[in-house]
Amino acid sequence: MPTETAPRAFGEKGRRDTRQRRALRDHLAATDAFTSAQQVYDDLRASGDRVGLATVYRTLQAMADAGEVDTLRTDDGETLFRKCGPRHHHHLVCRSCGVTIEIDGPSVERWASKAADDHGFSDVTHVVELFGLCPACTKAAG
Amino acid sequence: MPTETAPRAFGEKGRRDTRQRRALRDHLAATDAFTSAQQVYDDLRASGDRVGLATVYRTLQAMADAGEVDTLRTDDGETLFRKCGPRHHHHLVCRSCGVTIEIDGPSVERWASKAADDHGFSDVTHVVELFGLCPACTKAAG
DNA sequence: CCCATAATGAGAACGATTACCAATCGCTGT
DNA sequence: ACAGCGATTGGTAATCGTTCTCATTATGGG
Repeated sequence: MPTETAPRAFGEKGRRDTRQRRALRDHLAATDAFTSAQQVYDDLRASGDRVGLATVYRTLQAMADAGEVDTLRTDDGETLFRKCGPRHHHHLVCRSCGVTIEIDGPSVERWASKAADDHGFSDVTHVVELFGLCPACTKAAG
Repeated sequence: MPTETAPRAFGEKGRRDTRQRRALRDHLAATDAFTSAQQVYDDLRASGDRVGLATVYRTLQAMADAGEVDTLRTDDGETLFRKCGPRHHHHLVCRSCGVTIEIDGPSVERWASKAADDHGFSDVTHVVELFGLCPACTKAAG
Protein backbone atom coordinates (compact mmCIF):
# COMPACT_ATOMS: atom_id res chain seq x y z
CA MET A 1 0.00 0.00 0.00
CA PRO A 2 1.49 3.32 -1.11
CA THR A 3 2.33 5.28 2.01
CA GLU A 4 1.26 8.62 0.64
CA THR A 5 4.26 9.98 -1.21
CA ALA A 6 5.55 13.22 0.23
CA PRO A 7 3.42 16.21 -0.84
CA ARG A 8 5.31 18.40 -3.26
CA ALA A 9 5.33 22.04 -4.21
CA PHE A 10 2.11 21.85 -6.19
CA GLY A 11 -1.17 20.32 -5.19
CA GLU A 12 -2.31 16.76 -5.64
CA LYS A 13 -2.27 16.94 -9.41
CA GLY A 14 1.18 18.41 -9.85
CA ARG A 15 3.76 15.85 -8.94
CA ARG A 16 6.82 16.69 -10.95
CA ASP A 17 8.58 20.01 -10.83
CA THR A 18 8.90 20.90 -14.49
CA ARG A 19 10.25 23.95 -16.22
CA GLN A 20 6.75 24.81 -17.43
CA ARG A 21 5.21 24.70 -14.00
CA ARG A 22 7.95 26.79 -12.52
CA ALA A 23 7.39 29.40 -15.21
CA LEU A 24 3.66 29.44 -14.57
CA ARG A 25 4.06 29.68 -10.83
CA ASP A 26 6.56 32.50 -11.13
CA HIS A 27 4.36 34.37 -13.55
CA LEU A 28 1.34 34.15 -11.30
CA ALA A 29 3.34 35.23 -8.30
CA ALA A 30 4.32 38.37 -10.15
CA THR A 31 0.89 39.89 -10.66
CA ASP A 32 -2.10 40.86 -8.56
CA ALA A 33 -4.58 40.88 -11.41
CA PHE A 34 -6.95 38.18 -12.59
CA THR A 35 -5.69 36.88 -15.91
CA SER A 36 -7.07 34.55 -18.55
CA ALA A 37 -5.29 31.36 -19.58
CA GLN A 38 -4.79 32.78 -23.06
CA GLN A 39 -3.24 35.90 -21.57
CA VAL A 40 -0.90 33.88 -19.37
CA TYR A 41 0.09 31.88 -22.43
CA ASP A 42 0.87 35.03 -24.40
CA ASP A 43 2.79 36.55 -21.52
CA LEU A 44 4.92 33.46 -21.08
CA ARG A 45 5.81 33.33 -24.77
CA ALA A 46 6.55 37.03 -24.76
CA SER A 47 9.01 36.52 -21.94
CA GLY A 48 10.70 33.71 -23.81
CA ASP A 49 9.25 30.75 -21.93
CA ARG A 50 8.14 28.02 -24.27
CA VAL A 51 4.97 26.49 -22.81
CA GLY A 52 2.11 24.88 -24.69
CA LEU A 53 -1.40 26.27 -24.41
CA ALA A 54 -2.75 22.92 -23.27
CA THR A 55 -0.20 22.85 -20.50
CA VAL A 56 -1.20 26.31 -19.37
CA TYR A 57 -4.83 25.25 -19.17
CA ARG A 58 -4.00 21.97 -17.47
CA THR A 59 -1.71 23.47 -14.88
CA LEU A 60 -3.97 26.40 -14.10
CA GLN A 61 -6.85 23.99 -13.63
CA ALA A 62 -4.79 21.79 -11.35
CA MET A 63 -3.70 24.76 -9.28
CA ALA A 64 -7.30 25.86 -8.97
CA ASP A 65 -8.31 22.38 -7.80
CA ALA A 66 -5.49 22.50 -5.28
CA GLY A 67 -6.69 25.86 -4.01
CA GLU A 68 -3.53 27.66 -5.05
CA VAL A 69 -5.33 30.03 -7.37
CA ASP A 70 -8.79 31.58 -7.40
CA THR A 71 -10.96 31.55 -10.49
CA LEU A 72 -13.51 33.96 -11.85
CA ARG A 73 -15.77 33.84 -14.90
CA THR A 74 -16.12 36.95 -17.02
CA ASP A 75 -19.44 37.86 -18.60
CA ASP A 76 -18.22 36.59 -21.93
CA GLY A 77 -17.35 33.18 -20.61
CA GLU A 78 -13.64 33.41 -20.02
CA THR A 79 -12.15 31.96 -16.85
CA LEU A 80 -9.66 34.19 -15.07
CA PHE A 81 -7.01 33.02 -12.62
CA ARG A 82 -5.08 34.64 -9.84
CA LYS A 83 -2.76 33.54 -7.04
CA CYS A 84 -4.53 33.60 -3.72
CA GLY A 85 -4.12 33.46 -0.01
CA PRO A 86 -5.06 30.35 1.94
CA ARG A 87 -7.89 31.80 4.00
CA HIS A 88 -11.46 32.13 2.78
CA HIS A 89 -11.94 35.52 1.19
CA HIS A 90 -13.67 37.45 -1.54
CA HIS A 91 -12.45 39.83 -4.22
CA LEU A 92 -12.72 43.45 -5.14
CA VAL A 93 -11.78 43.42 -8.82
CA CYS A 94 -11.10 46.35 -11.13
CA ARG A 95 -13.14 45.65 -14.24
CA SER A 96 -10.79 47.77 -16.28
CA CYS A 97 -7.29 46.57 -15.39
CA GLY A 98 -8.06 43.43 -13.41
CA VAL A 99 -6.19 44.52 -10.30
CA THR A 100 -7.64 42.69 -7.34
CA ILE A 101 -7.82 43.12 -3.60
CA GLU A 102 -8.67 40.22 -1.34
CA ILE A 103 -11.27 41.15 1.22
CA ASP A 104 -13.04 39.23 3.92
CA GLY A 105 -16.49 39.80 5.27
CA PRO A 106 -17.62 38.04 8.41
CA SER A 107 -20.97 39.75 8.10
CA VAL A 108 -21.50 38.26 4.67
CA GLU A 109 -20.68 34.80 5.90
CA ARG A 110 -23.20 35.17 8.69
CA TRP A 111 -25.85 36.52 6.38
CA ALA A 112 -25.35 33.69 3.91
CA SER A 113 -25.48 31.11 6.60
CA LYS A 114 -28.66 32.53 8.05
CA ALA A 115 -30.41 32.80 4.72
CA ALA A 116 -29.62 29.16 4.05
CA ASP A 117 -30.92 28.08 7.42
CA ASP A 118 -34.10 30.10 7.09
CA HIS A 119 -35.00 28.18 3.96
CA GLY A 120 -33.85 24.76 5.05
CA PHE A 121 -31.01 24.53 2.56
CA SER A 122 -28.00 22.42 3.46
CA ASP A 123 -24.42 22.20 2.29
CA VAL A 124 -24.43 25.84 1.23
CA THR A 125 -21.58 27.66 -0.45
CA HIS A 126 -21.54 31.18 -1.74
CA VAL A 127 -20.08 33.28 -4.49
CA VAL A 128 -19.42 36.89 -3.60
CA GLU A 129 -17.40 39.16 -5.85
CA LEU A 130 -17.24 42.94 -6.16
CA PHE A 131 -16.43 44.66 -9.43
CA GLY A 132 -15.59 48.29 -9.93
CA LEU A 133 -12.93 50.72 -11.04
CA CYS A 134 -9.76 50.92 -8.99
CA PRO A 135 -8.49 54.39 -7.97
CA ALA A 136 -6.06 54.53 -10.88
CA CYS A 137 -8.61 53.53 -13.50
CA THR A 138 -11.22 55.82 -11.98
CA LYS A 139 -8.83 58.72 -12.45
CA ALA A 140 -7.91 57.62 -15.96
CA ALA A 141 -11.58 57.39 -16.94
CA GLY A 142 -12.09 60.98 -15.88
CA MET B 1 -39.09 61.83 -36.08
CA PRO B 2 -40.59 58.68 -34.58
CA THR B 3 -42.32 59.57 -31.34
CA GLU B 4 -41.24 56.52 -29.38
CA THR B 5 -43.64 53.76 -30.32
CA ALA B 6 -45.64 52.45 -27.38
CA PRO B 7 -43.55 50.09 -25.22
CA ARG B 8 -44.78 46.55 -25.56
CA ALA B 9 -44.85 43.44 -23.41
CA PHE B 10 -41.18 42.68 -23.83
CA GLY B 11 -38.21 44.95 -23.29
CA GLU B 12 -36.50 47.17 -25.78
CA LYS B 13 -35.36 44.31 -27.95
CA GLY B 14 -38.66 42.50 -28.23
CA ARG B 15 -41.01 44.55 -30.23
CA ARG B 16 -43.39 42.16 -31.89
CA ASP B 17 -45.55 39.69 -30.08
CA THR B 18 -44.75 36.44 -31.84
CA ARG B 19 -45.86 32.91 -31.18
CA GLN B 20 -42.29 31.97 -30.25
CA ARG B 21 -41.92 34.71 -27.68
CA ARG B 22 -45.26 33.90 -26.13
CA ALA B 23 -44.20 30.29 -25.79
CA LEU B 24 -40.93 31.28 -24.18
CA ARG B 25 -42.52 33.70 -21.77
CA ASP B 26 -45.15 31.18 -20.74
CA HIS B 27 -42.56 28.52 -20.23
CA LEU B 28 -40.40 30.71 -18.03
CA ALA B 29 -43.39 31.81 -16.01
CA ALA B 30 -44.14 28.19 -15.23
CA THR B 31 -40.97 27.29 -13.37
CA ASP B 32 -38.96 28.56 -10.43
CA ALA B 33 -35.73 26.88 -11.41
CA PHE B 34 -32.78 28.24 -13.34
CA THR B 35 -32.72 26.58 -16.75
CA SER B 36 -30.28 26.50 -19.64
CA ALA B 37 -31.18 27.71 -23.12
CA GLN B 38 -30.76 24.19 -24.44
CA GLN B 39 -33.08 22.88 -21.77
CA VAL B 40 -35.70 25.49 -22.58
CA TYR B 41 -35.38 24.55 -26.23
CA ASP B 42 -35.90 20.86 -25.46
CA ASP B 43 -38.83 21.59 -23.17
CA LEU B 44 -40.55 23.70 -25.79
CA ARG B 45 -40.18 21.04 -28.47
CA ALA B 46 -41.39 18.39 -26.05
CA SER B 47 -44.51 20.41 -25.44
CA GLY B 48 -45.13 20.77 -29.14
CA ASP B 49 -43.96 24.34 -29.61
CA ARG B 50 -41.78 24.69 -32.66
CA VAL B 51 -39.11 27.27 -31.85
CA GLY B 52 -35.61 27.47 -33.29
CA LEU B 53 -32.60 27.22 -31.02
CA ALA B 54 -31.25 30.52 -32.30
CA THR B 55 -34.51 32.17 -31.38
CA VAL B 56 -34.41 30.74 -27.89
CA TYR B 57 -30.93 32.14 -27.36
CA ARG B 58 -31.81 35.50 -28.89
CA THR B 59 -34.99 35.97 -26.94
CA LEU B 60 -33.52 34.82 -23.65
CA GLN B 61 -30.66 37.24 -24.15
CA ALA B 62 -33.03 40.07 -24.95
CA MET B 63 -35.10 39.33 -21.88
CA ALA B 64 -31.97 39.32 -19.77
CA ASP B 65 -30.96 42.70 -21.18
CA ALA B 66 -34.41 43.99 -20.42
CA GLY B 67 -34.15 42.76 -16.85
CA GLU B 68 -37.01 40.32 -17.21
CA VAL B 69 -34.87 37.30 -16.39
CA ASP B 70 -31.82 36.73 -14.24
CA THR B 71 -28.80 34.84 -15.50
CA LEU B 72 -26.30 32.60 -13.82
CA ARG B 73 -23.20 30.79 -15.10
CA THR B 74 -22.64 27.21 -14.09
CA ASP B 75 -19.15 25.92 -13.39
CA ASP B 76 -19.08 24.22 -16.75
CA GLY B 77 -19.82 27.37 -18.66
CA GLU B 78 -23.53 27.16 -19.31
CA THR B 79 -25.72 30.19 -18.82
CA LEU B 80 -28.91 29.59 -16.89
CA PHE B 81 -32.02 31.76 -17.03
CA ARG B 82 -34.93 32.34 -14.72
CA LYS B 83 -37.86 34.76 -14.50
CA CYS B 84 -37.25 37.36 -11.83
CA GLY B 85 -38.81 40.06 -9.75
CA PRO B 86 -38.12 43.72 -10.46
CA ARG B 87 -36.33 44.60 -7.25
CA HIS B 88 -32.62 44.04 -6.65
CA HIS B 89 -32.11 40.64 -5.07
CA HIS B 90 -29.88 37.62 -4.83
CA HIS B 91 -30.51 33.90 -5.18
CA LEU B 92 -30.46 30.79 -3.07
CA VAL B 93 -30.15 28.05 -5.67
CA CYS B 94 -30.45 24.30 -5.23
CA ARG B 95 -27.46 22.85 -7.00
CA SER B 96 -29.30 19.60 -7.51
CA CYS B 97 -32.70 20.54 -8.91
CA GLY B 98 -32.19 24.22 -9.69
CA VAL B 99 -35.07 25.44 -7.56
CA THR B 100 -34.41 29.01 -6.59
CA ILE B 101 -35.49 31.42 -3.91
CA GLU B 102 -35.02 35.15 -4.30
CA ILE B 103 -33.52 36.72 -1.21
CA ASP B 104 -32.46 40.22 -0.35
CA GLY B 105 -29.74 41.32 1.99
CA PRO B 106 -29.45 44.93 3.05
CA SER B 107 -26.43 44.01 5.15
CA VAL B 108 -24.64 42.64 2.13
CA GLU B 109 -25.32 45.78 0.14
CA ARG B 110 -23.90 47.88 2.94
CA TRP B 111 -20.86 45.68 3.34
CA ALA B 112 -20.13 45.77 -0.39
CA SER B 113 -20.51 49.50 -0.51
CA LYS B 114 -18.19 50.01 2.43
CA ALA B 115 -15.52 47.65 1.11
CA ALA B 116 -15.52 49.56 -2.16
CA ASP B 117 -15.22 52.92 -0.42
CA ASP B 118 -12.42 51.72 1.83
CA HIS B 119 -10.30 50.90 -1.19
CA GLY B 120 -11.23 53.86 -3.33
CA PHE B 121 -13.06 51.85 -5.95
CA SER B 122 -15.89 53.53 -7.87
CA ASP B 123 -18.83 52.34 -9.90
CA VAL B 124 -19.01 49.10 -7.95
CA THR B 125 -21.43 46.26 -8.59
CA HIS B 126 -21.56 42.91 -6.90
CA VAL B 127 -22.36 39.30 -7.58
CA VAL B 128 -23.77 37.36 -4.66
CA GLU B 129 -25.26 33.91 -5.09
CA LEU B 130 -25.83 31.09 -2.64
CA PHE B 131 -25.77 27.44 -3.70
CA GLY B 132 -26.90 24.46 -1.66
CA LEU B 133 -29.37 21.64 -1.45
CA CYS B 134 -33.03 22.50 -1.04
CA PRO B 135 -35.01 20.70 1.67
CA ALA B 136 -36.39 18.16 -0.79
CA CYS B 137 -33.02 17.33 -2.33
CA THR B 138 -31.38 17.23 1.09
CA LYS B 139 -33.87 14.58 2.12
CA ALA B 140 -33.47 12.69 -1.15
CA ALA B 141 -29.70 12.66 -0.76
CA GLY B 142 -30.02 10.99 2.62
C1' DC C 1 22.81 5.95 -15.24
C1' DC C 2 18.08 3.76 -16.29
C1' DC C 3 13.61 3.33 -16.71
C1' DA C 4 8.69 3.71 -15.60
C1' DT C 5 5.62 6.93 -16.23
C1' DA C 6 4.14 11.73 -15.43
C1' DA C 7 4.10 15.63 -18.32
C1' DT C 8 4.13 18.06 -22.57
C1' DG C 9 2.35 20.03 -26.89
C1' DA C 10 0.39 20.27 -31.63
C1' DG C 11 -3.72 19.85 -33.37
C1' DA C 12 -8.30 17.66 -33.47
C1' DA C 13 -12.56 17.63 -31.07
C1' DC C 14 -16.13 19.76 -28.35
C1' DG C 15 -19.93 22.39 -26.53
C1' DA C 16 -22.13 26.61 -25.85
C1' DT C 17 -23.23 30.64 -28.16
C1' DT C 18 -23.42 33.89 -32.08
C1' DA C 19 -23.44 35.32 -36.94
C1' DC C 20 -25.54 34.89 -41.51
C1' DC C 21 -29.16 35.62 -44.48
C1' DA C 22 -33.08 34.22 -47.16
C1' DA C 23 -37.86 33.11 -46.12
C1' DT C 24 -41.74 34.54 -42.91
C1' DC C 25 -44.97 36.90 -40.46
C1' DG C 26 -46.74 40.83 -37.34
C1' DC C 27 -48.41 45.42 -37.65
C1' DT C 28 -49.92 49.65 -39.26
C1' DG C 29 -52.04 52.38 -42.60
C1' DT C 30 -55.41 52.31 -46.32
C1' DA D 1 -59.63 42.76 -45.72
C1' DC D 2 -55.20 43.94 -48.00
C1' DA D 3 -50.53 45.42 -49.05
C1' DG D 4 -45.96 46.55 -47.80
C1' DC D 5 -42.24 47.28 -44.73
C1' DG D 6 -39.16 45.61 -41.84
C1' DA D 7 -38.73 43.02 -37.56
C1' DT D 8 -38.28 38.06 -36.63
C1' DT D 9 -37.25 33.52 -37.45
C1' DG D 10 -34.43 29.35 -38.05
C1' DG D 11 -31.18 26.15 -40.31
C1' DT D 12 -26.59 26.17 -40.56
C1' DA D 13 -21.88 27.83 -40.61
C1' DA D 14 -18.69 30.06 -37.86
C1' DT D 15 -16.54 31.46 -33.28
C1' DC D 16 -14.28 30.86 -29.20
C1' DG D 17 -12.71 29.09 -24.98
C1' DT D 18 -11.46 24.84 -23.29
C1' DT D 19 -10.57 19.84 -23.25
C1' DC D 20 -9.03 15.55 -25.39
C1' DT D 21 -5.76 12.53 -27.99
C1' DC D 22 -1.63 10.50 -28.35
C1' DA D 23 3.07 10.26 -29.83
C1' DT D 24 7.19 12.26 -27.87
C1' DT D 25 9.97 14.04 -24.05
C1' DA D 26 11.85 14.54 -19.65
C1' DT D 27 11.67 14.05 -14.32
C1' DG D 28 13.25 11.69 -10.29
C1' DG D 29 13.55 7.42 -7.59
C1' DG D 30 16.25 3.30 -7.46
